[in-house]
Amino acid sequence: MDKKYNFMNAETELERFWEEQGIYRYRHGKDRKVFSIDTPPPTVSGKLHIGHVFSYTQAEMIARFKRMQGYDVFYPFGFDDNGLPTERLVEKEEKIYASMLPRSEFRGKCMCTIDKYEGEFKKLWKRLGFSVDWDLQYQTISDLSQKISQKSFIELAKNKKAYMKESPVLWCTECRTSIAQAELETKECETTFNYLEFETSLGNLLIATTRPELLAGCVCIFVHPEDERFKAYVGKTAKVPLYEFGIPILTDEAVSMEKGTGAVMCATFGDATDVEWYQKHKLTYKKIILPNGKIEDSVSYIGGMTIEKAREHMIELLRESNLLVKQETINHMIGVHERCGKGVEFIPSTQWYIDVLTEKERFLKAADEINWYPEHMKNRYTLWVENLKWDWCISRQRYFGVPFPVWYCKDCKEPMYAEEEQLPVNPLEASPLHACACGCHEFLPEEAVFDTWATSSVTTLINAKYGEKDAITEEIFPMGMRCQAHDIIRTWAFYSIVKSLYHTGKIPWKDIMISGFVLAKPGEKISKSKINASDSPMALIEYHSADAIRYWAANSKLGTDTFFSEEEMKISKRFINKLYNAAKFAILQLEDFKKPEHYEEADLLPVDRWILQRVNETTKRATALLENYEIGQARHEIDTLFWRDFCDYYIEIAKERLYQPEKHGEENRYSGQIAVYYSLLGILKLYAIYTPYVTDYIYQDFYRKQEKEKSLHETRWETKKEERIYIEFGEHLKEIIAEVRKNKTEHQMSMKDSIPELIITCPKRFRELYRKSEKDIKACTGAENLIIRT
RNA sequence: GGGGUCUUAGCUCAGCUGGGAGAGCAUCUGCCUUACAAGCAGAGGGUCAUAGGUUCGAGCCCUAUAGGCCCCACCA
Repeated sequence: MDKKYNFMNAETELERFWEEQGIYRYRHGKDRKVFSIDTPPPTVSGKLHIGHVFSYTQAEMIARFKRMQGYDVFYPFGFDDNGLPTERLVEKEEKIYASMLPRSEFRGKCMCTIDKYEGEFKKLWKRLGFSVDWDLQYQTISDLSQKISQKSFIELAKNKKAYMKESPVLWCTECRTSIAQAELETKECETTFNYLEFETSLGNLLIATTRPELLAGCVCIFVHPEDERFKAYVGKTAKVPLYEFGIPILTDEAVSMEKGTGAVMCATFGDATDVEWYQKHKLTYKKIILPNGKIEDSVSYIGGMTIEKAREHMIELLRESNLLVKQETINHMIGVHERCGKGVEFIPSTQWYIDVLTEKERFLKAADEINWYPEHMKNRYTLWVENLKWDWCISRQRYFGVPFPVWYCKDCKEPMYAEEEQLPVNPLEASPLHACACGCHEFLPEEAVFDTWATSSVTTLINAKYGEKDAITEEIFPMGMRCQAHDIIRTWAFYSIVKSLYHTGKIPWKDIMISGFVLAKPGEKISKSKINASDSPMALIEYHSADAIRYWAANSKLGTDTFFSEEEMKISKRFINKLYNAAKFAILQLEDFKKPEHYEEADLLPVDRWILQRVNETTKRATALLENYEIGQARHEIDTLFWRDFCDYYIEIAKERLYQPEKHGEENRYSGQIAVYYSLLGILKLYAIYTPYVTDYIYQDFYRKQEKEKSLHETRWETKKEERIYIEFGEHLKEIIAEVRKNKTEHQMSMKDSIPELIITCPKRFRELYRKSEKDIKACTGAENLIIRT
């Protein structure tokens, strides 16, 4: 072995080697049980950052762990490359608006962009040593994904789980599309509370509003039915300031008597409460805000202005007309679109929905059937499901997405769904295969596309090639594990469960593993726009190695947010260096080593038995931890074994025996060789899931000649019968040695200095073991005389 | 306002089903020991947020309080 480990050469070579050899290929469960993983297809919406690396790496380690437990691991990778996030990326990069171009031209630009990004993504994942079977790669924009997604929609529509209705919908005026409740974020924002007087026959009624631009859209005023201050007003008419038209004064329990003045104006639509009132009280709709975020032209004073402009202008007008009684600055939380941060509006329109409200109980029950890691993450799901207010709106007035496979009859307006053999279909470019039931032959295509999540929520079905001739549903479904970060529980996890239940009646996966986030500072997410070249994951890999980043990613508790600092790479590098050096030592001692037929039966010295038993014990413990997805804890167990027991104690004890057979005897040297060979191999296997490169590099350099597997990553974790006596003996022996070392340090002696006499007092059961280890102990402590007492 | 989670050494954090308070970094001291000075051997350093409770025994379980963070609700 080289004196120093050159990670760059090793990592690039091994990456190629694994691919050539098809080490990670899925074998359709031919001779092993399948463990299938539902990996998040990253949204193609910008560059990947260390947070992605952190989360994906944790799941990758589980894939490796399961493989080394003997599973045939189905570990695919996908790209979520359709929909609004991608469109926004393209709009930003190309400095255009999708609406400025013909649909096909915009789609073309999108395809180019996703090619570029996906190439980079894939390069990064490969370089990180992801044990993905790239033959299983999928894209949510691919024909197969579109087909399955469209089929999903048609199935749901036919089962009345997907439906169309006209209703006020959450609308983003920036992205110019409807959105779903799950895409809302709250943002604190400063605004002014404007107190206006509405004229009534009983005198003026003071009303506070943050949205004076909606005065023209006022349809009524609400007061609380039990509010004594306003009882006399109920049923009267109030005159809207400036606009001078009359609106009724009504009562509703939802009015808070404390907020504002206790009387509230209801406009179509200022907020969710207005929508509820509109529906409950059958109010009329007055069109003020248009889908593009401007005020309807016919509205006096502010027609044609943007919402913000209109608000300012309105306040100005009210002030000039002396209608503005007072203003207060307040901070309040508003609902914004998560993709662009713009405040959402409610705009009546016809959209497609998936029914989620009527089956809440079922979704909650499904969550109980899934194992959540960490368990408390289930709360987020439960809370979300319990508080859902709206059905899932799945139609988006956008371009680069999966089209709705539906047309509408020109005569009777009934939807006509595409036939299965037509899928995937773009209704803008194709026609229905049959006439409408009403006899009409003319149709209008649906122009909307699906919400991205409508497609990514069926990744399990896409992976299984659901409904295709070569479907592998039986093999992989329900999947063994879903991994994702906690920010998309309410979207990806929830929608996936919904769709899985609707289509298969089953939960989509048995386990869900939820990773934390990498934060820039406490409470501050890493901003994609702030990433510079030296922070990019690829730059970090090139500087510190993929193994170093992986080792770091395995350091935290599952589900817990963490921070990244390059300082932490030092710890990783220290480890890699140590492992390499330990292996270098071991291999040097094993040059003439011949594997025994059955080392378990070999007559080994107690110390050798001890280290082998420690490897065995650690393998068992790490297995138990990893079965609960406790990657960090498992790593700490392994670290203790390797660094403390193997390096600091075992090697130090066995060193002389390996160096000097003339003193210790060839047989005893062989005993040590056996222990070194198998304990290091065991340790390499344990670390293989964390740092696949350096471990396989060592394996290739030495073990490959002796073992049948061509890569460490084809080997399995093995455990054998535990013999506690050796572990207990080892612990005792360590204490003895520590005592000697401490003594030497206190006397400022070198570790190799000899001491005249060492007296060991031990329980009777260790006596024989100590006696057999006399030479080892003398060698390691420098004791000239050894007395063993019980 | 509802829910969750965290608070442990100077820093970053680990502590499994309740029984010895730990790691790495930092600090200090010693050791060139034929794998590794990017190392080794040691030392110092903690009222385990606070206050109660359960228990023979609490960092861990229960209750309350304070602070941090997250999710949800709150847009008049």
